[in-house]
Amino acid sequence: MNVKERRGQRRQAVTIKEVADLAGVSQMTVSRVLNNSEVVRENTRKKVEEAIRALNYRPNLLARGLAGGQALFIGLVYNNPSNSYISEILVGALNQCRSMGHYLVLEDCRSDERHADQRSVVERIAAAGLSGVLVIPPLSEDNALLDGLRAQDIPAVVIAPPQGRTDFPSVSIDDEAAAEAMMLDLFEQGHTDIAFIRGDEAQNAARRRYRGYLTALKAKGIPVRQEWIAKGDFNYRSGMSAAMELLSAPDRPSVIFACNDDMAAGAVAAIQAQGLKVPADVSVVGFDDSSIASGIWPTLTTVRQPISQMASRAVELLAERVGSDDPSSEVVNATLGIELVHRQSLQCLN
Amino acid sequence: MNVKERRGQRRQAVTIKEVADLAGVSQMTVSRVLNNSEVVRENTRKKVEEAIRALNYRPNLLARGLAGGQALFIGLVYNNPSNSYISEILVGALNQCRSMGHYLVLEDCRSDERHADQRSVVERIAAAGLSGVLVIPPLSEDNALLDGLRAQDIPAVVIAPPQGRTDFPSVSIDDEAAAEAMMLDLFEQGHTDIAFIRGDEAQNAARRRYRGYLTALKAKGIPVRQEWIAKGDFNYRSGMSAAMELLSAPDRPSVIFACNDDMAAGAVAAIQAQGLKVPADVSVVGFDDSSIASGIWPTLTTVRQPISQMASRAVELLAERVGSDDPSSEVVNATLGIELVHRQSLQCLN
DNA sequence: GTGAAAGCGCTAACAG
DNA sequence: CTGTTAGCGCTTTCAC
Repeated sequence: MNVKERRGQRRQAVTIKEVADLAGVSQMTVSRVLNNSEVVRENTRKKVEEAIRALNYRPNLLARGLAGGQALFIGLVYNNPSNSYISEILVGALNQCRSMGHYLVLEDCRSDERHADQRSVVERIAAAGLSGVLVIPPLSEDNALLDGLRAQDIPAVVIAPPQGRTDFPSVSIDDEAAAEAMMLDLFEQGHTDIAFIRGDEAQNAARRRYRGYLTALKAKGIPVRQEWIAKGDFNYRSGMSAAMELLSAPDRPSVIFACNDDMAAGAVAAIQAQGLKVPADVSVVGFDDSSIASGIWPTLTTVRQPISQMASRAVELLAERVGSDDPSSEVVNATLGIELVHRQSLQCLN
Repeated sequence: MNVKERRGQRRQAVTIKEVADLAGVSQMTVSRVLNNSEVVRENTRKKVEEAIRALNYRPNLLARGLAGGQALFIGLVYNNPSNSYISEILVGALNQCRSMGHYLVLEDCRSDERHADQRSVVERIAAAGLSGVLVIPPLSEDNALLDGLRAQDIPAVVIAPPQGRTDFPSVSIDDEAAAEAMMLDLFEQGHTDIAFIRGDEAQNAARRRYRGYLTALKAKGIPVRQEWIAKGDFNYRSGMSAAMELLSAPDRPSVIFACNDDMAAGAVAAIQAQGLKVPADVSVVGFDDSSIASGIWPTLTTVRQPISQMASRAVELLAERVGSDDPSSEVVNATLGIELVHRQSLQCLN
């Protein structure tokens, strides 16, 4: 008889008691070892660990949560299950919840129910009896929602909060630094004629990425050319028209840096529609590493956010926040690092 | 004091006991009402339900799972967290798990660790002590993996299993019927000159969709034209080259039906690169409604699978399978219906 | 350092 | 139909 037959059906076969018996100690000692309590003697710990391994024991999360009374019910507030973001968020959050013994509860806030908007979202969250919530993009940009959560005193951690909003614990990347990092890489590949497609200016990320572009140019001493800066709204189509516009400038840039991957993909399509090659004639780089980045051809060089790490960290922060007796204790606004992903859409000029 | 302050910290405030006290019955009666036991008198049930509402009581899943001993640890075996599929799978599976009191455990099977292949996946699953697993695409096409699960007697439910594989309970859509449905819609929109881009022939779905295309043509009495059938491998790039090929035929089809959205998107790009308009000159339709379908411009008319419902059903089936004492009981192979999504890439000729 | 006892909130089994 | 009793597997509390 092996594990899979024992677990699941009715009772769990190997419990802390059996481990205790085999190791010749009490359940408590096993529990202490499991929880890395410092007080256990080295010798005892060894015996217990051996027994655990011998029995292939795995603690029962249900029991642990029940007894500890620490289990949190964490709501994940989202409004778009097809978001390229959300699956990685789920993976990160779910794994962290599992290891911390918490519950992840999904709160679907799609706004297709008319007028069931922010207010009712907050009400629903309050009524659901959740310990706290994770607010993820694009909902996290919604100041009204955040105000509602604050008013109701619902513990929340915000992933990618609106500009300057530091009243909630948050996890984000530094969009400006990330855009700069991409620019530095372009410089290194020998590019200096770099055009930029801006994103929806209502979004903080768009503004910061644009700022990073400008900062990098300035640092390198390259003058800003207005005809190489185009507006966009984060959509594929806007990327197409922006690229058309950029290509009609007297000088052609050697790279187009789009504020997100959708627009970058649109730019690629527009360039190809003009009979030009990517990256031979014009390189294109994006931002986000969303699924379209590796879906199109040529595949996009882009900036990747550590999304599941962000979610994982957010769960930690929420647990801290809920656990702390002092609700006014210091608010952590964490910033995680990004990664440049090199694919086919960027040509090295060196 | 409201709910959120009570829940989460240490003990849960409103328990079944308080409900019982308020309703003037025993805990058991409350429990019966909660579990929709038929034996409770209507009158009693009313009282209890009122108390539940008055106290805003919500059962503690941890306790329920522990006491019931029914809680399953369901592994979700995936190999690509960015898959357009997986977030909806997660949403469906997670919600179903929550309502049934099960645990969803993620099993990341990305194969970037060399040689940590099928074998070790099965081993890991066995070692993790899971009650059973959900196998989702594209892993679900992997017969070797499935054989491994079978050999180890690990209960599994397969979403979109390989052709003819009915030894595991499964949930799928009828790809052939779905392709036919799309064809019928094209006919209704006045199209008869329909080209097809085939998918990776190793995959069951690709073959069945192609079959649906042929079946529909035959039923309508339209001859099959080989020059309007192109090969593809499910990738964007293959869609581009397939479309090029199709466009070079002496007669231009009025629609290109691609076996998935990535190829359809590639086809759109190729058509546009030729200086033609979609859908004015050529319409394009896809299959899957993956994120690229609504991401590009024009947005793609396509076939949508009820992915989260499929996951939800899969969890149910797994619970049944694990719960049944007779492992050789009848295996359910469920087929769910699809939906046609009309967007911009298809022109109506009527 | 370690152990014994007492629950966490709920449900299974058996009474009544 | 409803209540009583006894745990589920673990951690907390408080002894030793």
